[in-house]
Amino acid sequence: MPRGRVKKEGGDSGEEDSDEYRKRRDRNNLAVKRSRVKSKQKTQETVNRVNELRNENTVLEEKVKTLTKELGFLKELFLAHASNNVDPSKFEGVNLQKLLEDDSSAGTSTDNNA
Amino acid sequence: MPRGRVKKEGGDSGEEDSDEYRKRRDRNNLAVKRSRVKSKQKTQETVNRVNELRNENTVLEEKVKTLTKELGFLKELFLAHASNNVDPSKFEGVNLQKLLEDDSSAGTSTDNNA
DNA sequence: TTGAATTGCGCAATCG
DNA sequence: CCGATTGCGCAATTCA
Repeated sequence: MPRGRVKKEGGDSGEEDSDEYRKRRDRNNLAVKRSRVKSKQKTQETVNRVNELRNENTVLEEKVKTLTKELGFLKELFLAHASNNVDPSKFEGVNLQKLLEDDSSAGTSTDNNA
Repeated sequence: MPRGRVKKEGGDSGEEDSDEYRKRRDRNNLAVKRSRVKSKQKTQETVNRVNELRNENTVLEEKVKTLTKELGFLKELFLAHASNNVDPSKFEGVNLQKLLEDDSSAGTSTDNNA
């Protein structure tokens, strides 16, 4: 429906000339200002949020990188040293075979079924 | 400077009554519409970006959690099994002692502050 | 100087 | 009825 400039003057339900009218207009103008300030704040906060999240993301990626590196090292070390003995079974419910394969297990859930 | 309703009619530099005037107004109105559409799109994209980043973040955190768990397990296993021999020095430039302490090394680089 | 893009502002319709 | 939102046009200002 039309919201723009549509004077509906001349009929029967015209706004009072300038009694309550001005008062209402002024109040609305204030409301409009409040609303716009609020809107801009929200937009700005969203922009800030993006930056915060990008930083968190960077930190997390570094963390993953470091952990992956350490894990890779320990696995190598482990395999090299224990390639002779050590039970080829499980420990604490963790599948050792799987764990030592590579490091792709860091994705989503670990399928411990079957 | 006042930007609101300030008719500067009646003087000497009044806009032409409706020659180029209307044409210019119409052009500007179109420009205003373009500008506002563009603005809203950008805002929406920013909101979407926040959601994307939040998802990436969640994935990364799960990844860190998984890797930390695996790392902890391997360290325990390693310590338990190799507590008798194994050179206590280094491997490939990695400090074994440090690596086996706990898993706090995944934060921000190794801080050597006092 | 010129024209498009932005921006502050007020109006009116509509929403809650 | 009231305040909050929103589409829209105007004019000033900024950009290019």
